[in-house]
Amino acid sequence: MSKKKTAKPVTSGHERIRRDHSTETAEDYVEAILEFIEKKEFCRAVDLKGKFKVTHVTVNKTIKRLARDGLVIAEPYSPIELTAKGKKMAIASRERHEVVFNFLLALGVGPATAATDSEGIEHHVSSETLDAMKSFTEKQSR
Amino acid sequence: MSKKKTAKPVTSGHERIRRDHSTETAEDYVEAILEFIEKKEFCRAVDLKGKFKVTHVTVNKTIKRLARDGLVIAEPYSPIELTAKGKKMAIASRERHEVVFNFLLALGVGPATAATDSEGIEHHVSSETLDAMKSFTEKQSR
DNA sequence: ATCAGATTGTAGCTTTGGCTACATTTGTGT
DNA sequence: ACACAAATGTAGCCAAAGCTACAATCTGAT
Repeated sequence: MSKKKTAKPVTSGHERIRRDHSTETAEDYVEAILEFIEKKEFCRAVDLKGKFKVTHVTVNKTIKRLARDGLVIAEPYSPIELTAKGKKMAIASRERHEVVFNFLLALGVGPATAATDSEGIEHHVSSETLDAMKSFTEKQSR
Repeated sequence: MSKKKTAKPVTSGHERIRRDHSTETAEDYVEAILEFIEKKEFCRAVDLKGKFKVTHVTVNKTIKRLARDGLVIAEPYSPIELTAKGKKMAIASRERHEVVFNFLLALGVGPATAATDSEGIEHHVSSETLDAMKSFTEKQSR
C-alpha cells in the first residue's frame, strides 16, 4: 500500500495542541461542507461564509488551502466538492463532534451550551477520552 | 470604577472559538509563569522555551505581546513578572485547568491522557460545562 | 437580451505564532 | 580580569486566518 498516513510522530502536550490547531479549520470546513451537501445537494462559498461568520474572502482562501491539501475539489464559480479523503475526514470529525455533544448533554449541560462547547472541544479530545465519553453517555441512557 | 471589562459582546459558535484562540496563548503563558515563580522564585524565558518546546525567539515575541497587553512586566535580561491582571488570569486559568484535569480522571481517563487533553480542552469550556464537570467529579469522590 | 443583484475572484494589508541567523549581555570559573 | 557558555535580544523570513476594496462572473427578472 502506497499511501500510509506517514505514521504520526509522537508528540505531546503543547506540541500536540499546535498540531490540532493546524487541522482544526480543515475539519470544521469539511464537516460543514458535507452537511450542506447532504442538506441541499451542494455547498457554495456563501454557505460557509454564513456558517462561520467570516467574509467570502476568508472562505475562498481556506478552500484553496483545502484543495491544495487534497480535501476538496473547487472549480471557479462552482460548488465545492469533497474528495474521498475530505469526506473521510468529514465523517470522522462529525462522529467525534456527536460523541462530545451527546456526552455534554448526558453530563447535564444545556443544549445550547453543549452545541457551542462541543465545537471547541472536539478537536482536542484523544481517542481514549472519546471512549470514556462514549461509555458514560451509554451508561446514562441505559 | 474605571476599568470595567468592556462588557463582552454576545458571540457564539465559531466566533467564540476564534476569541478563545486569541487568549489561549496568553493563558498558557501566564499560567506557566506563575508556576515557575512559585516553584523557583522567578521565571526566565528559557523556562518557557523548555515548557512549550519553542525557540527562545518565539518566547521573546510572545512575552512582548503579553507586556503590551498588561499581563506581564519584562525588563530586558530580567526575570518575567506577572502584573496583577496577569496573576489573576493565571489563577483563573489554573483553576479551570485543574477542574478539567480532575474531571477527566474521574471519568476514568488515564493520568497521562488527562494531562494532555485537559490542556487542549480548558480553553474551550464554558462556565456552565465547568460547573457540570465540578459536580460530577465531586459526586464521584463522595 | 440585458441589467441588477448575488456570488465569486484578486490584490494587498494585518496579527499571531512559528522559524534561522546573527549580535549582545550576563554570569561563572580559573 | 577575562574568556567562554548560557541567556537574551534583533532582523527578517514564513504560513494561517482574518480584513477591505475592487473586479469579474453568474443568474433571474423584465
